[in-house]
Amino acid sequence: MSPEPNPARHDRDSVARSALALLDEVGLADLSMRRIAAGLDVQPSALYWHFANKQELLAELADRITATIPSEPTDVVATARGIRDALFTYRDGAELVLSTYALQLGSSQAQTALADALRAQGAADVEDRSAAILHFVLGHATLVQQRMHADSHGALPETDDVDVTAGLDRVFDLGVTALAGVISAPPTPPRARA
Amino acid sequence: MSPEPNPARHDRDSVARSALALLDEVGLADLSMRRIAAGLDVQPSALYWHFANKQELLAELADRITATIPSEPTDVVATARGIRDALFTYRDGAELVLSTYALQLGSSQAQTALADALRAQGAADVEDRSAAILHFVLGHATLVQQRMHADSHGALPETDDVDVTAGLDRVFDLGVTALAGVISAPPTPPRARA
DNA sequence: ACCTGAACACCGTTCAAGT
DNA sequence: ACCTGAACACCGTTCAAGT
Repeated sequence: MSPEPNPARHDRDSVARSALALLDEVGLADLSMRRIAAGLDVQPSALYWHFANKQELLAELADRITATIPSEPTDVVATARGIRDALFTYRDGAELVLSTYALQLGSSQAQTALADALRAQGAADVEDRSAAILHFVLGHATLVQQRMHADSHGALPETDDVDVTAGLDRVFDLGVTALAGVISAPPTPPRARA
Repeated sequence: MSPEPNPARHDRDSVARSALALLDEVGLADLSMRRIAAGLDVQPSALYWHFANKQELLAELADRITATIPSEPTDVVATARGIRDALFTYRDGAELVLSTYALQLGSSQAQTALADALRAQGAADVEDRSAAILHFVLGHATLVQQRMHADSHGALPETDDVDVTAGLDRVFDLGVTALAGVISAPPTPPRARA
């Protein structure tokens, strides 16, 4: 009956995995070090053995989210969709990556994949164009994901729109194709989450 | 010598103005209700007479920032620059507007101004196009503003780039002109702040 | 109409000490 | 190598009570 001392020992990986799962449950605003620690049956101070501070933990989560971006060579639109869908994999994923990414923008894997696809189709201004597409995808995905979450909590003004998501998909495809300077491929519905 | 009871009385406007000035000083992350109250020589609980909660106060600040967007009819590029410069007027302005704006995206003044400019130049898909431009501007401005702030605190990896800001200006112009479907006007340097 | 005072349930982070 | 316990300096918010 006595509360046995917890023998669970963790490493950087198990902490990050648990934090990522918690992010998906509670969202970025409620992802506190104390909640993460509670999920691991550990005192909050234990986390500081594995990560120097919260910002470093969040950066690790952002890295794990962007690491799932496919890197096989395809066209620009498919690459952009892959980035967007990776951001959609976890709740508030876009916002997390956006707010963590400023420090390493040029060297990101996402931009490299976009640049490759642009070069393959013979586009001009590959560096600037890939940056612009990435900025658009991050802004768009952040707004869409916020709206999805607000929607699911009934906390937004009435809309007479038939299907908001379909409209946002059109905006995404139009944006990427315009920025890529190429004629659009047929759209594919994303697997999005609030 | 006795700490006299403060006769200062405030209203919604004075609270918002003081909070906006504080935002510019300390940034969004350090903009707490308690700090805002201290700036007004008032107890934190006093703020809840004027605003129901922090989110409502932040929404008011976002409204004030976007209210300075010029609405005189011009071309799309000039309109987009006007939006970006309004976001740059206060520290973390882009991030604040981005994180506050999801609830009212279609009805925003910014998108209306972009749609007007697009119609004036005879563009197709005006609704989708104006949304895409707005998403791009918000994503781009948020990333640029974060990078500016990180730069000024020396907290980012070494870069051999000659001038990062010039590159980002090129990205902005390329993005807006591509999304507008129009040939670029000569670029104008922005008045940006960290 | 607008504010104080006190309280409640939280935060991130540090650091000595334990095993 | 990894964790506890205790502390420090903070948060947003509520609510009775004051003027």
